Amino acid sequence: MGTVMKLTSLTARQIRYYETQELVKPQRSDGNRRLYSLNDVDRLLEIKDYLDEGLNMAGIREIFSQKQVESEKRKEEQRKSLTDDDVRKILHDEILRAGGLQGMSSQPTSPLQKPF
DNA sequence: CTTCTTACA
DNA sequence: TGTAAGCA
Repeated sequence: MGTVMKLTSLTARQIRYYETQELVKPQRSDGNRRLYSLNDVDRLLEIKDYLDEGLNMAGIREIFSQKQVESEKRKEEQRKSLTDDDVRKILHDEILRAGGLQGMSSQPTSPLQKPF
């Protein structure tokens, strides 16, 4: 806990208050003590920045919705990676085809070529 | 000694 | 938001 306070430069009161506002959800362990993960600390730092910018509970919900947007974008990126894989295979096939049709045999490289 | 909860200011 | 009391 003290570690989180130092890492975030927030008071225990603030950290607990943000927890009641559902901004962070640390897991509990022995004796009902808060166990903060890296993600929780990162979110607290983000909250602090928003607070310094003047935002209150408004910016708080902004972050909550922002995470939903990120998760939605992840799905789009997954679709993109699949199409990229297809494009990659197509280009690969085209390169093989071009090289095969043009049997590059004994043609000494021009003297102007530099090692690269 | 540190953290947690509740509650008052 | 700070702080005090009482418990773990």
